[in-house]
Amino acid sequence: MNQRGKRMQEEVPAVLRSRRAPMSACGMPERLRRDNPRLAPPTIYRALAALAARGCVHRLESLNAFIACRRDRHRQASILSICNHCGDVEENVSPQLLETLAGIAGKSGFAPARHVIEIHGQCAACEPA
Amino acid sequence: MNQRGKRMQEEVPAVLRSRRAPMSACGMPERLRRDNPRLAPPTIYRALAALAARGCVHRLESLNAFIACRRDRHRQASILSICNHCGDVEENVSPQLLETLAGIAGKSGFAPARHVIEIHGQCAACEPA
DNA sequence: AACGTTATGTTATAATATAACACTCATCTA
DNA sequence: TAGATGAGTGTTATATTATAACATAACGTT
Repeated sequence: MNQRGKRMQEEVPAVLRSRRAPMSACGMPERLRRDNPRLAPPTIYRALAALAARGCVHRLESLNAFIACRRDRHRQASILSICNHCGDVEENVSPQLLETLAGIAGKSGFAPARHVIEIHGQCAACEPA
Repeated sequence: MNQRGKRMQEEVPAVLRSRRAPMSACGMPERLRRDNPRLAPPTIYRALAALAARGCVHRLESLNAFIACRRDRHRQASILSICNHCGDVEENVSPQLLETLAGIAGKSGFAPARHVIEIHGQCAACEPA
């Protein structure tokens, strides 16, 4: 990776952290174009892929969007709670739950490699009063 | 719903069942066009939305694709095990796991409404020999 | 049949994602 | 330093997934 790539991989998480709600890859360039007006999708997707591989960002499969990791960066799958109202995402980890899940899938001989666990609902702050 | 809609909602699951692997909504028209050569995406998406609401098909969020329900149709979230190799999907249900999950998310006051649980890996049939 | 309601068809376009190749730049070799 | 090499990045074009908006058709009611 060269200087430009390094900067992109610093700026992408910064942009993600600037909003509580997840952002789509295609929505990000607008905020990154200040420096590089011609920024194109592949640049973003490459930075996101590298960051995701290092656990610095997570992809929300059910939204086609991304967040910066809210915990210490980690490789273990998160449980992502997504508020339908404010868009905020909470991240939890539970090795035990992953084991249970592996047990359920494994009954038929299935060997898990990647877990996607996303919960849509309403966060405490948005709970009706 | 009228006659055309009824037929579409019968044909879509039939097409989905004709292949073991999930299909994208946009890949389906090719096989449905025999009857209606001008079939457009919104028609498919509407049929899929109605079928998904009744639990007859499931959307795989991490693949942007769909399968026909492999169990009796049900409203409870499935645990979907997706084989990276052959594409086949196994469906399991576990009310207990959903409760555990709700407990984890609920610690902060989050109220779950919809669960997405998908596991990518390798199925028994594709296990290296 | 005329009407209103609802569902469907159609066109166009938006949003998400990647393939393919050109270019840059650091590093190595001589 | 000049040139070769290779990894990573930029750029263009395009593929794929999804929906908005409105036209049309079907159906039940009177």
